[in-house]
Amino acid sequence: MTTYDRIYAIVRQIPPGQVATYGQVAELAGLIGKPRLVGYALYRVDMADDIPWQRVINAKGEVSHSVLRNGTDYLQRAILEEEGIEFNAKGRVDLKRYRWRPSEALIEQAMGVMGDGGDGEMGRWV
DNA sequence: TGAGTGACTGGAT
DNA sequence: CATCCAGCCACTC
Repeated sequence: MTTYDRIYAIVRQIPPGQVATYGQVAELAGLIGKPRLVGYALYRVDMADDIPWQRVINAKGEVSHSVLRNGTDYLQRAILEEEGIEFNAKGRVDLKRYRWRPSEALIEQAMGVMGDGGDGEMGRWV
């Protein structure tokens, strides 16, 4: 079980029509404070894999652009719109409306990975 | 093997 | 709001 495996496992659980932020995925993968790793992991993922990489966007609610992505950033927005997610005039999505709400079971599992006793702070994403 | 780099974030300004 | 900055760590020469 590698760091990337955990990241991919989380991303695969994001349902269609919803999005998660890099930081959110990082937390659930037991990588609090290391969202950059999520971005790096997604950069390496292949289009052919069954990983919904398009559902991961940055904390500002916009798709992160980079020349390294060779145009897949625009494709990402197109796919999300296909799933019913709306972008405003500034190219952002309303996170309050589309942000993925992980199940409690998943959160507890993440807590376990972190070796935490569980502080019951469930309200963070609600 | 060590320095550079990046699909990022949160807090300060 | 928008910017700037330091922290983070796997990966690549």
